[in-house]
Amino acid sequence: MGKQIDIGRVLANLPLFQQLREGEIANLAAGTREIGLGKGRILFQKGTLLEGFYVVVRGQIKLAFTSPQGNEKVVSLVGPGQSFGEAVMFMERPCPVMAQALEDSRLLHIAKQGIFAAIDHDSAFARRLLAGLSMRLHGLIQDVENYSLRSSTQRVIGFLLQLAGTPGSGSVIFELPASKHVIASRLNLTPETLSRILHSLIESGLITVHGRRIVVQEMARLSQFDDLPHPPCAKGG
Amino acid sequence: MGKQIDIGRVLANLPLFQQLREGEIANLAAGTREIGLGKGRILFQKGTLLEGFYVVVRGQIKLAFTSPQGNEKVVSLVGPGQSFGEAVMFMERPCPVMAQALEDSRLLHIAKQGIFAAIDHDSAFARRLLAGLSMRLHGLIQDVENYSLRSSTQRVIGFLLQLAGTPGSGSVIFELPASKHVIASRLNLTPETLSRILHSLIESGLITVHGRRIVVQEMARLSQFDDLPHPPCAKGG
DNA sequence: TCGGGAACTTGATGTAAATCAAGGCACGAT
DNA sequence: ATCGTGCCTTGATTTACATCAAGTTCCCGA
Repeated sequence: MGKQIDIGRVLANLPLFQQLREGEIANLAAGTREIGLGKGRILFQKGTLLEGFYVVVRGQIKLAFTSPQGNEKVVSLVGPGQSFGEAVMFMERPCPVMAQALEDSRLLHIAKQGIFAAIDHDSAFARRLLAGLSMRLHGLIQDVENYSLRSSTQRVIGFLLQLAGTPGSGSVIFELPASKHVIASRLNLTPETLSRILHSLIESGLITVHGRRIVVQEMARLSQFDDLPHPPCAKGG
Repeated sequence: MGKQIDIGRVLANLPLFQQLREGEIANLAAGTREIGLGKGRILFQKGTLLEGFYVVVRGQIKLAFTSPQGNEKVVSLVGPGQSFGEAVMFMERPCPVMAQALEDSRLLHIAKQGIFAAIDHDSAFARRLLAGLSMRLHGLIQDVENYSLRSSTQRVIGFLLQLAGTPGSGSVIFELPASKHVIASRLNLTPETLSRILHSLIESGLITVHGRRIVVQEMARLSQFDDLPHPPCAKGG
């Protein structure tokens, strides 16, 4: 079923390109190529120079780095409608991470030439790009905050609450966006630790788990869950 | 000696504003105010909405977040000529970190209005902003990489090598940009651990330390230093 | 229906770094 | 001199999480 994609239409529906004029969409589309990527295939390795950025149309892409010892750390999971690689494109430096398809995926590659032209013609577009990069930066800061001053349990809870979305209390059901192995890496945990934490949340009656399907019994209670046996006392700054 | 600052001149010398035309510099300067901040004073708390961004003229600013338990994590140390807060300004969301002066400091606050005007008039300026944010994003990714898959010793070595600058081998001398307490937090370590690591580097003859003054005896040897008693074996992905 | 393997769980053990607890040491005020 | 008061170091102990090592369960293909 190699359904042909209407590149212009897909581009026009991306939040980033919303208010762009037709001529500019066409211009972008001219520099855009479609990429199919089978599950497990690597799109680019760490160190690559990017001549544009990518939009996920279908499937899921994992961004990760690998340590000299061969361990792997997932930085980001990118799903349909989301994009990646903009920052690397603007920096004109080797990409700090690798990109790999977690499922059979379909991507668009948008050449930087068209993006720069759109920036020149439409300063509102430039602002949207700036806002987009800023949001991404904000997400990374949150990651740093999570890694450096939250416990593993708190990180898992935060992740679940984020997936659950609606901050209103009550019970919510949803699916993990990837295998537990990948989720664990994203949260800077080993699969074993993630398994144990989920187990303890289940035992506390806060959630139930069937495969990737999670039911949060009550958001409010989950967000207040505190694990620490010896709460360390605050120190004035 | 409250020497008055020529705001226009300072702005024109910032890398970010290099090729801006005089009229635009004047426009920016009109929306810019000067801020003096005594050592230890807090510029803004986490959660503040920023109506512009800041440039450090003199002194040093620490960006950090605090955990509910009162612990503090330094995200960034900002020195003369560097700026911060752009991303928060573009996002129009509460700032995720707090900002505090580590020394008596002098800052400029540049209103977003002027920045947006400059973006509208000069797409090259927009591109420079995009590149700047991209670089910052890159720095954060490096931080995440360091925190999540480097040991504490490797983080310290990486930090020292970065301060030492010139990748050419040989001996280099420099000063730590802040107290060891602050450096430790920036590297996600306790002061005790940093002290022990520096001690072990000294014992290995790789560096010498007198207060904040560091001498790296030989860059090459320091960068190769490996501490791990049981190097874990690689696992294929 | 069966078999094989990936994904996940569970338990025992190990360890890097944090925490707790005293000291040294410099430097400025009295 | 002397007394403090931060800043840093050093040592003993604890701990959260990783690692190692078996099991389960589930799923998919033959």
